[in-house]
Amino acid sequence: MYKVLIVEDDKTISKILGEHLSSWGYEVGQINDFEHVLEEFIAFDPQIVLLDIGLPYFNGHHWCGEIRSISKVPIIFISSADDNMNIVMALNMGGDDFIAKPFDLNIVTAKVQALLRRTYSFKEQTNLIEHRGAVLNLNDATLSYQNERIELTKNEYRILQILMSRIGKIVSRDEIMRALWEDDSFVDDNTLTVNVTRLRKKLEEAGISGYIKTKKGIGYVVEV
Amino acid sequence: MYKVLIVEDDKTISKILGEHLSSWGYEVGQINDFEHVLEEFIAFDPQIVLLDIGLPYFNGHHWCGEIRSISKVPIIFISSADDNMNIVMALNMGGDDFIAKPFDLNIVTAKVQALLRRTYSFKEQTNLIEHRGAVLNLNDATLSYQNERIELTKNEYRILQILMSRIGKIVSRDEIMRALWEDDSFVDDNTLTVNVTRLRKKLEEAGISGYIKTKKGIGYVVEV
DNA sequence: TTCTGATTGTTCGGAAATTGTAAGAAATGA
DNA sequence: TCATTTCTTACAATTTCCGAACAATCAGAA
Repeated sequence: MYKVLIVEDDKTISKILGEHLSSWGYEVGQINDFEHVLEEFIAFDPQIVLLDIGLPYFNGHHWCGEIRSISKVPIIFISSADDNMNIVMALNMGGDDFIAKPFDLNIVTAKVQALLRRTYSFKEQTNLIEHRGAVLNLNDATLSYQNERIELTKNEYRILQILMSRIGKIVSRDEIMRALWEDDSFVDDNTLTVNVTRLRKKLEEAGISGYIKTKKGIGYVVEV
Repeated sequence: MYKVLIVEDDKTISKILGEHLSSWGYEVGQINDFEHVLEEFIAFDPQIVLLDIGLPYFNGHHWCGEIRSISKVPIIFISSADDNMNIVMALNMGGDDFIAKPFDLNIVTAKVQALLRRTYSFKEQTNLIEHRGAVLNLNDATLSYQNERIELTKNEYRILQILMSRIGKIVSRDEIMRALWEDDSFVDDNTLTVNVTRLRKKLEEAGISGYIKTKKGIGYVVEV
């Protein structure tokens, strides 16, 4: 369960916000002493902070700087002045997002969710297309099948990439040719055939048989 | 240098956005074929996506789903209808943020920056990148391996830094060249090769063999 | 400034992987 | 069956990358 710290001196707003986020399953913390926000932040140790800009003693920008000096916790600014200048400044100070008062509670929740997701659950950046046990790695242009790694050349990769990003849809030879040899319009029509043959051979050798189907007169397809 | 993919069919908006982000040092990609956005996404391999909701053929929500099925790349929705319902839906679909048209370019930049920071740089602030026993120290540009310190020159360091901060991901020679010789556009293509050779030699001498792999025609990669 | 060593860029020959071509064979469907 | 399309195979061309040697550049010391 994620902990949300609300740094807002208007009791009414703070209460409504807190109750709403609680009802969505978050553990909510509020600030009691606006002279010592940083200490309460450390004590509560939240996964995300909602930080009002207009506060007693010190403003939100100040506390953003303080928090950033010790933590990378996501911070969403809340402000009644939603002029562009203000937004840009908040973001440049290390804030992650900005919400203007009066706000829609659903938007607050959605923003909190989105930012938590981005910060904590989107850990690794793996770009993969999986289909029928074959996994195309878009990061390093390789194909994996049953713990076996198949190295692909540039053309092989591009052809497979097109077909696998449109599983079940027929892609015309023409379209693939345009994608591979866009400007160089003097390549033989058969060149594509040969490249497909080479790709198929690698797939067969790896144990993936009949993966790329020919639809005569229409194009190629990787069936669902 | 981060790559931003703009998925926007209004040429005027797309152009203005693109130019503005370029001037901020981002590499900008645009969509040509709105029927096959996913393929162009894969080909461009951006670090962040700006995705308009109203598009020909399929809407932005559709492509958000498609992209999310293969990637965790940060996505900022752009829409002309900025009703709350729309915002909540976009965020719940896996989007990270939402910008309403007409937008202030400074806000777009600030949001892009904030999201990139949240996604990529907060994770790299350790000042050390470790992989397969090799530790790259970002503070003093040295590499350590089994209690041995390997001194790197500026170019060697920058190449290794790019590759090690994207473990398992192919980086094109082009991209590395732009990172090293951005303005000085007259450096020979082979200069990179020679620099890689020199770096590899140092790695080999230190006992780290086969660290940087060549993917012919695509780029270099440090395998996972 | 001039010297010196380290670093970086260029040139050139060459190797190897990749890709394109050609020609005949096979498959497909009307 | 027959025309058309696609496949196969071997070979040639091209692309892409490598690395040695040399030249230029840069930075610090004398």
